[in-house]
Amino acid sequence: MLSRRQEVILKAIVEEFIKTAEPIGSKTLLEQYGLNCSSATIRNEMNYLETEGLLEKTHASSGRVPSTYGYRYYVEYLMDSFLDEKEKYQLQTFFSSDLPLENVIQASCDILSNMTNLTSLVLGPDANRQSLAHIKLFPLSETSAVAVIITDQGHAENKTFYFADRVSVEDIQTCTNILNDYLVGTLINDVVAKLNEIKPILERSVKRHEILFNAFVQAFVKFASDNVYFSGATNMLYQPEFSDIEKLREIMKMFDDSTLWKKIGTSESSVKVKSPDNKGELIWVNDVAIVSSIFNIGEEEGKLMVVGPSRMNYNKIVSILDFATQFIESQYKKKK
Amino acid sequence: MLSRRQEVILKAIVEEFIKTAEPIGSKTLLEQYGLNCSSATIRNEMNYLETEGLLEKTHASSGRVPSTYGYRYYVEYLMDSFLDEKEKYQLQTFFSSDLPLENVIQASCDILSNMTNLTSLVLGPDANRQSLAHIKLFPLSETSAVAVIITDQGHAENKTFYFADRVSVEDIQTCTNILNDYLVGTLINDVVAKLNEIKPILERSVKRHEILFNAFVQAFVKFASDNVYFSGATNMLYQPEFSDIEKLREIMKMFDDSTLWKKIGTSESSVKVKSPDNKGELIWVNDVAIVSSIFNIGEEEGKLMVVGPSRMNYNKIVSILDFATQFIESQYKKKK
DNA sequence: AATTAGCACTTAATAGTTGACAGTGCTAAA
DNA sequence: TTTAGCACTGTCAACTATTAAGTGCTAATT
Repeated sequence: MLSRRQEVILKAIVEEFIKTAEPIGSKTLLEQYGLNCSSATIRNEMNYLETEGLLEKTHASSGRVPSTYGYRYYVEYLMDSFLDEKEKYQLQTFFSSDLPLENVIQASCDILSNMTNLTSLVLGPDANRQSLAHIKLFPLSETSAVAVIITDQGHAENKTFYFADRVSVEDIQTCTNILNDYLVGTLINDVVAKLNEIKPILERSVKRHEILFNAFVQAFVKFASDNVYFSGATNMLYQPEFSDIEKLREIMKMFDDSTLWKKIGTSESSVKVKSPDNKGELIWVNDVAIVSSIFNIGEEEGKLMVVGPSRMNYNKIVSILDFATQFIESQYKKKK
Repeated sequence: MLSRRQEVILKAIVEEFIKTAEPIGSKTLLEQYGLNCSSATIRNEMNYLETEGLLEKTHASSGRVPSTYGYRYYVEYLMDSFLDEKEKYQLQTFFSSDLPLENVIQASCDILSNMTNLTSLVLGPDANRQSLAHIKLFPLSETSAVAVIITDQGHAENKTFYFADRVSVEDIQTCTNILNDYLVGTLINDVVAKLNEIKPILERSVKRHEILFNAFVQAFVKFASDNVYFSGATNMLYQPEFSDIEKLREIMKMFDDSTLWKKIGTSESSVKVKSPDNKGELIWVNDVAIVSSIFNIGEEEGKLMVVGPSRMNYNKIVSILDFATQFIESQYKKKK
């Protein structure tokens, strides 16, 4: 258990380090924060905090830096989680409510990375958990057609395809009917399998069945594909802790690997902590910290994340993230 | 006018520098390339090439590095523009022909950045030069609908929208009819203006006209939006000349500015040269070189570009780029 | 008993020094 | 015209002081 003064010192060190990215010494701490004791006392307390694993030294005679555990303690017990009025105002102007729903999520992600000067990303909503509501197919010319695939959640995906020779309007109509009869209500995940099942039926009734068939498979694969959106990756170039090019390469490799982000939060290998309001989650992996928050729209859920150096303004980021997820959810309810 | 030997030396320096990224001295040149003269002669020739502005020194007693003008001379007169068999084989396997047309261009871009280990990007085809062929609008639920917008080139864009209250199927049908009557054949560029013209007509016939109206405006804006696709931006992290973080920031800023890439090639401020086969174009801007090649599909044109350090393997890149543009064009013709 | 002043000690970062080395330009000889 | 030879130049890496920031400990103070 920490004493009041120890907590004040820890809080000051974390916040000062978040600002400056430099190790903090007893003297600067005394000057910046009006603690009514001497630097020697602070040194003693710092020493204690270090034995408790909350602080670290970069070398024997350097100032202190918060350890991951120190950040964790800070987030759990010490952080004030309120935005000041100026920041609240900024949030409200950024999140104006006339964004089209399809873009709300990506736009939120963009705003997030802009406001934090960090990288943010959004996972899902996972299209695989939706089911098929309609397939519409209509001729474009004598040798081409557009298919529009719509899910029960109202997402739409379209795909143009081209036939080597003419295709009749009736053929397309027959095909649409067959597909709708057999596939409506199927989970997107299972559509490709089911498509294979009804292949013989298509074969009987439709002339250019294999072209149509392949086009549909492709369209559904596109639907199910990655679903990870990044914003502000280059902000990492401006973080002093990532000024080493080797470190940057590592981080960009992380960004490139979309499977990594899907796994994050599911494995228990990393230090993890719930944010104070119990909505978000904080994870430290290698040298980055990830703040994440889940949003629900309809049956589906998605995850908004902010990635940055361990030294990041948790307070501010958790609040903004919270605002963003609430915004997404509210927009969804409104439009629905 | 350069002598034969001077050209051989220049060619050797450019190619050696492309390989090693190090300044080349007279001695290494003699060892690597079997020139039947002494290092002193080479030094004399190098000196001459420097006075002609084809070579540069990084400092008074360093080896030589090609200048921009040197690269230019190399590309214009000295470069052999053929790929070896291995590279040709690699190209053919990468560009397998069963890519769906919509993805052909982006996929080509990805392959390009993979093969070159550089950044590649594609501009256009410029949707604004297409005209509207159909608008299809169908109800999704009682309070939502999908609009599908199709151009004469067969591109499709879809947009879901939501009404605050119920909307009848007839209303949607009427709206579709009006829009088709007035807008079919209009250039995408002009659609928004024309949409404003027919606003009064919509107003008379359709109940929720302003929601429909806004949704369409948004859909068309999306159509006309950026249209720049990047691939392999992080490859820049592995170029030795960009190991300086300040340089990297500069380059990433360039990448972020999509308007810049649209302008490139149109301004005459930068050093520019046609590639030997007269298809592509080479531009040097700041510390990057840009190789670009235009492809035509139907009435439209697009531009494929590869971006890298000045020291890049022009020979290889020009050939690959050439292959890629031809591939895109052939795929288009085939599907059409 | 807790706090603090004072001091010896540690380490990183900076600047200067040195020698090796890679490369040039020039001169004089072939 | 070419080349051997040599003096000269700038970079790089290793080494050495020097300084500045910060600690831990001890003894004095409250």
